[in-house]
Order: sequence, then structure tokens, then C-alpha cells
Amino acid sequence: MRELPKTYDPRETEPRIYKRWLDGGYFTGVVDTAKPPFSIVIPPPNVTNQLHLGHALDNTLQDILTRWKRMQGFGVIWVPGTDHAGIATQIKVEEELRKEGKTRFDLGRDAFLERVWEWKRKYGSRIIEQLKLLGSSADWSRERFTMDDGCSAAVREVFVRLYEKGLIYQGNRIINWCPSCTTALSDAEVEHEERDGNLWHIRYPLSDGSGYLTVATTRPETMLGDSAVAVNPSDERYSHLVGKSVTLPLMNREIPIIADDYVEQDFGTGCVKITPCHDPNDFEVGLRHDLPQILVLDEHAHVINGGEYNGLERYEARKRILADLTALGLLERTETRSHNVGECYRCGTTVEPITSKQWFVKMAPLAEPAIEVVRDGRMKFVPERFSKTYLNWMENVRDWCISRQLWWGHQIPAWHCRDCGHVTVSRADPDKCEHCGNANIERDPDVLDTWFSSALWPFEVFGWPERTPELDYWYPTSVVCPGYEIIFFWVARMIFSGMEHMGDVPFRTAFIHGMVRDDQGRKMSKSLGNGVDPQEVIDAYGADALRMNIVVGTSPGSDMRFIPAKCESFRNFANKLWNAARFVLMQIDGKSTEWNPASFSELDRWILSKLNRVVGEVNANLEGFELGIAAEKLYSFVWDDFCDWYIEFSKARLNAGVLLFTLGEILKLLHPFMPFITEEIWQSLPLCTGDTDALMIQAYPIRDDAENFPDAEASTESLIRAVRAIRNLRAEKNVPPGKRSTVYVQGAQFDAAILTRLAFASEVVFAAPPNIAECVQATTEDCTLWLPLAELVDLDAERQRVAKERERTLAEIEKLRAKLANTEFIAKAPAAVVAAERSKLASAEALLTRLGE
RNA sequence: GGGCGAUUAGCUCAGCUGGUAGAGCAUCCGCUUGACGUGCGGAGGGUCAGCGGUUCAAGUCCGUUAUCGCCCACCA
Repeated sequence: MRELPKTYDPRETEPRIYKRWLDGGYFTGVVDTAKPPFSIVIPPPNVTNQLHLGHALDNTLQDILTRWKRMQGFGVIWVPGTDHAGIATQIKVEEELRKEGKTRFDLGRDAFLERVWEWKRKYGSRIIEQLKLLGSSADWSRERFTMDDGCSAAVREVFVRLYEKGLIYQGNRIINWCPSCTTALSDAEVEHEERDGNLWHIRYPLSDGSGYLTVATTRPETMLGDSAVAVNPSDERYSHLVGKSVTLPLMNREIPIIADDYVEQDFGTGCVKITPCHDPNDFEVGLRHDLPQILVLDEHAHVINGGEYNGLERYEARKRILADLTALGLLERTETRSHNVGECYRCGTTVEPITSKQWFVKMAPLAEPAIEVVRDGRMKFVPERFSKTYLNWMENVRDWCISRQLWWGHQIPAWHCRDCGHVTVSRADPDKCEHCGNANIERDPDVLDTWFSSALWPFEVFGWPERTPELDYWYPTSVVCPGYEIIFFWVARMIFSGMEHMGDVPFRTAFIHGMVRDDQGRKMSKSLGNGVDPQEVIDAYGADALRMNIVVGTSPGSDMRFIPAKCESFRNFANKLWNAARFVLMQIDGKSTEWNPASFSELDRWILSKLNRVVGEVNANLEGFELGIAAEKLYSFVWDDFCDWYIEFSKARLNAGVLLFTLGEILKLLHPFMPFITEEIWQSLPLCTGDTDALMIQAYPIRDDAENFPDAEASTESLIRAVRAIRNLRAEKNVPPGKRSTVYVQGAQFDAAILTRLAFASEVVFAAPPNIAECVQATTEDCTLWLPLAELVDLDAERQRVAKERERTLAEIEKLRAKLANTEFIAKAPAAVVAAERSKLASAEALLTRLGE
């Protein structure tokens, strides 16, 4: 048995304990069909950067569930890994290059990719290191990366399958384009911001010279690409003009006036300029009316096909165009108006809707089963409300643009034939066109949306498309723990991918959490500089304290503020537990810890009964994903019940067996939450017998109804109330702590040794004092206590206090009597509730009698 | 324009299926009480945002209002 130091030192302990777990191989998932499976795949962190506190939240939740289930005897695996994060990582490396005065084009594709891999290696390993610092019990032997060989094979297989099914297609459609990242984006990758802007009213002269139409637009620069002006078909103001034409100012192009339902009569002037290449609605209108598509902005959002404006950047072009229109007297007026601007979720640049040839996933057929499984409960969200968010999105989802004009990512497995134009999509790299047989083919340079590969994560990590034992055993996974911000990006896409390729849900439960904010409730961000490095917190307070901070006092799905002082309180808790263990070790030293129920006192049965209750509750809470509530109950059981009372009892009446047992059970219960300290203590206990007898593989306690002792609970709680009453009395009377006195008790019989010790008594007498007049009195619901302290007490104050308590009791009695006099209450409330109210009344009445004595 | 969440002690937040409000921190008083001052004992502090309803009983369910926040949406 090792002597424990007086203060717990997480910095010394954690690395040592973590190594012990690794050496024991306890994290390794084993396919064991004798056990029920439990699997979690990590939401793979992006290799863009090291982890922040949000990841600490993700992974603490996963680790708690994983450790709990492992201790419950499940065949557990937690698969770790990282995500290549195509666009985000590419931006990072390009930024780095920019500092060297270079662009990716200077390096060329291969050299650039080598640079990105370098970045990936650096941050990928840092991330894994950080996950370990947190205590994550992930199976490192199965660590994956979304661009490793296995994932690449899965991506390739999925792409080909969907293509062959006609669910992946190439099309020239309007998409979101980021001029800074110079790539297409999916709808989900565009963030909408409300911005102040202008609505410019511009006159388009009628071609016949009979006047003009005024159109209102927020994007005057796109007028260079206008191919019509549209009005509502039932708008009588303009019906006579439909079929005629206007002359597009600046470009002097004659464009038709058309009628389309899309136009709202009441908005602006009721006339809309139609720019099919740069507005999603206009694009649709253009298709309906067979309008020409005139692209006027290039990949950098510089003007093309715009005559004298060619080469101008879009906002520069706007200025010039507005100035020119003003000069021509065609700018009727300018109205300020706030409107939504789409921004690239990675770089914040205003996104340009642009027509472009891209690859798409046809969503309707995929969405259908993905909607069904959530509707019928085969897959559930925790908290439940997120299923609504999810369904709303899935029910309205549009085709998914999956091609990105980037270099970092899975290159699209499609080869274009320069001779016949046919596209060959295949599992193996082709050397000739499958249509004309010529070798003059070229691979599509684009890569896939990064989420295309993460969508496959829950099955690709188990070896899919191979049918592996791991896949059979662990798919569908049990739980996934993402933040709500990636429900669309990731959760939704995993669900339809799982349904399509595995024929089953990817996970039974999506346990959604919120965001970690700073202590003022602000989002943590680089620019604010308010980000917190988990390692700093771990260094200062220990990983266990960080984990508890993250879990306690937060509710699932809601954002939380990170308050360092809260870590301090859990560090203190860790220290409390540590010292409780020290006490236990000291007490049991040289004593028998034999389990002998015949020797149990009421106090022993009390703690066992309380323990048993907490065991039941904690398991139930964990089952319901109420991790914070479970942790809080354990906190209070350890501190309030075990330390404040049972350990204090033990100083007067020791049962080494129960003391040690209870500590052991506490360690097991707490282990998923605070793995390091609990394991460390466990290793010093005689309960831990062998070298491989780690706490983390002990059986998690389960509730045992034979361990309920209501009588012991009642009698001990009565004792606790008496002790409190005496302490209270002494504090109120400012009795010096060293001053002991006789305690008189009437109405109950207690363990005198305990009462003597905890109530600072010199002696306990179970009778009313002979000199009541010279005593101060305290009452509990089942007994009266006196201290002969008349000389130390302000008698006036004491009378006042008693009077006040009397008043309070009277009020309560009145309330209870009214309640019990209510025939409806008696008739309708459950019998147990009525009985409880009756006994409350009885004890209140008894109290009143005693107060009156 | 839809949808969702929040509003509880000075601060940050818990309170699952309704049964007379809790924690941590902060505050105040006292303390070398046989593990712990990262501690011990004691105390104060809330008309659970407002209004209405259901119920024997509402922080908890329903409706409504207000303030704050988030998500989604093709009115230029």
C-alpha cells in the first residue's frame, strides 16, 4: 500500500495512469459476439488546427459513454480519427504560402499537396496527443483519416455506385461560388448574413422609344448579363408591354420583356431584371423562357463579357456602372435596404451565385429513407427537438453540389475523353475512354466536398466496402456526439449515406451538444483571441476537473459558458476525494475489511442504502444521456453523504469493510467522469489486487434492491437532523468550538458516541434536562434537544427565535390542514401523496407541541 | 417569412414523466474539530420574465405578451 501525498497532483498522475491503460491494452476494441456491442465513431476533428474546448466537450461526452459501457461489459469500441477538411486545410496552407510570397500555382499540384500532407501530419498528431491528454479511451490501433487508403477506397466505391445509379450527375447549373477560395460550395456551406445595402432603381429604356421600365436591384453590376426584364403576368400596369423589349443600358443590348409568376407585383417597381447566370431565381426564369445565359463574372468575380467593364472587380464594376448610369440619367433613385448576403463559411467572402458545370448528388431518392428513419424512431436525436431541425432540412433538401475546385481532397474518379467527350467513371483508373476506346482521356481535376467522405465515416472506418467482422459487429454504431452546428453537414449526410450503402442507420442516437463559449457568452474565435487551449486548463486543474466542468451544470444541446472558476471547484472536488481515500487507507490499515453484514450498524446500512440509490439513479441518468445530472449526484454523494457524514461517523464507529467497499464503489461510479484520479486511487487500494486489475475494466455498479434499508435511512437521517440542530444552536449562540456541553435528547434514541463526537457534547443524556429553564432548546421533526447554556445565551434573543419558529410551524400546519381538509385533494391525489402530507402534518404538530413546552 | 431555444439566489447555471425551489462561485459569522484551509461548521439571499388557463396541486402542462439569442428561407 502506497502512502498518498496530502494533495492530489494531476500533472504527475495523468501521464502515468494513461500509460498504464495503454500498456494494459484496455482501449482496444475486440469483436466478441458474446457481448453486446457498443460503438462510437469520433466526429473527426479537422486537421486545420489543434483542438479547442469545443472538442474537449465532444470527446468528454464520448469518453464517459465509452467507459461506462465498457465497465458494463459491452464489446466497446471508440474509433478515433481526423478529417482532411478539404477547403479549410487548403486555405491554411495557402495562407502559409502567401507569407512566403507564393501561391499554390507556383508549387504545382503535387508539391502543394506534399505541403498539405506535411501540415496534416503536424496537426493530426497534435490532435491525437490532445485527445490523449483528455483521457480519451479511444482505440488508437484503429485511428483513421478521411483520406487514408481505406477511406479513399470507400469514397471511390460510393461515387461509382451513385453514378451508376444515376444519383451522381454533372450539370451546368447555378451554384454558390467563393471568389476567394475559387471553388464551388454547397448550399450548406453558405452562411447568410443580414447586411445593410441599397436597392437601386434603374431605368431600362423601351426599345421603341416610348418610355422606360424601372427595375430595382441590389446587384447593379450583374446587369451586364441581363437577358430579360420580367413582370408578373397579372400586373396590369405592364401587361401591354409583355412581348416587347427594352434596351439594356450600358450594353445597348435589346432584351425582351417577359411575364413570370416569380415576380411579385408589390415589391419595388414590379419589374425585375433577369440575370440567369448570377441569380438562382433568374436562372430558373431563364430556363422557363429559354433566355440566353450570359456569364459576366469570372472565377475571381471580375467582369467578363462586359464590354468596357471587362477586368473590373465586382465592386469596382458596381461603382463605375452606377456612376455611368447616373451620368446617363438612368439611375432613378437609391433606396437603403438591408438584405441577406451569402458568405463562404470558411473565409467569409461574399459568395457569388454563378452558373458552372459541377457534379451533383441527386437528393430526393436519398432523402426519403433518411426522413423515414427519424420519423419512425429507428434513429433518435437527443435532445428530441433536433429531429425537427433535421427533418425540416431533409424535407427541403436540394441537390448537393459535391465538386470543389481545390487540390486537397479526394479527386473525382471521372475521366473526360478529349476525342468523343464521353465521361468514364470507374473503380480502377482507366487507360482509355470506355466509349470510343481512345487513350486521349484526362482526369477531372476537381476534388470532392470534404463532407462526402465524412458522410461515410460510420462504416468506412470498419472496412467497408469489404464486409468485415467489425462492420458486422459494430454497425450501426450506438451513439454519435456532434455539435448542433454540423447536423446538416455531417449528421444528415451520414444518415442518408448509411441508409443507401448499408441499408441501416449509421447510429441509433445522435447525442447533440451545444457550443462552448467564453465566460461572457461570446463565441470563441481567433479574432477575439478568447479561445482557450484545453491543455492550459488541464495543466492548471487536471483533465478530470476539465471533464467535470464540461459535463456538470450543462444541459444537452445548449451552449455553455466556460468559466475557469468552475474548474477550480472540481479540482477541489478531486482533492476532496483524494483525501477521503487517504483517510480510508489510514483507517483500514491493519484492520479487517471483511464483509460481515452481521456487524453492520444503522450507519453502515444507511450509507449502503444511499449508495445503492445513487447507483440506480446514475445508471438511469446515463441511460437517458443526462450525464450532467449523473455527475452532480455523484458529486453530492461523495461530498455530502460519504465525506461529511459517513467518514465522520467512522471516526467514532469504524466499519473498515463498509468504508472500503463504499469508496471502491464510488471510484467505479465516478470513473467514467474522472478517470485519472479514480484509477490512481484504485491502484492504491487493497481492492486492487493484481497488476492488471485496472479500475477501468471493473464492473460498473448496478442497483440491488436487497441493499435498501429504509429503516436505517430514517434513523440515521433523524440523527443527522439532531446533530445539525445542535450545531445550529451552538453557532447561533456563538458557543466557542472548544466548549463542550451536555446534550439532552428527548423523543429519539441515538448512538451516543456519534452524537458526542459530532455535536461537540461532553455527555449525552436521553432525557429532558432537570433545569429546563437554564437550557436552550432545539427541535427537529422527531426530537427535542437541549444544551444547558443559559449563562452563555441571550435569553431575549432565544425567546424571539422560538417565537419565530413557532410562527413558521403554525403557518405550515395551517397550510397542511387546509390541504387535507380539501375533499378533492383526498379523493384525487394518490394515496402515497396524501399519506405523506398527513405525516408532515403530524410531525409539524408534534414540533409545535415541543416548541410550546 | 417560418422554426427553435432562453428568461430560476448577486454571478454562471441544474431542475426527466406536475406534489410547498437546488448546485458551484460570491457574501456574512465562526473554526489548527484525529483525510482534506483545494478544508470544517453555521447563516443570509428567489412573488422560478408578465398575463391568462388546465389541475386537488404548475418553475414543471396549455395559450398569450415581452426581451434576448440561434437556425432555416430564391421577394429582386
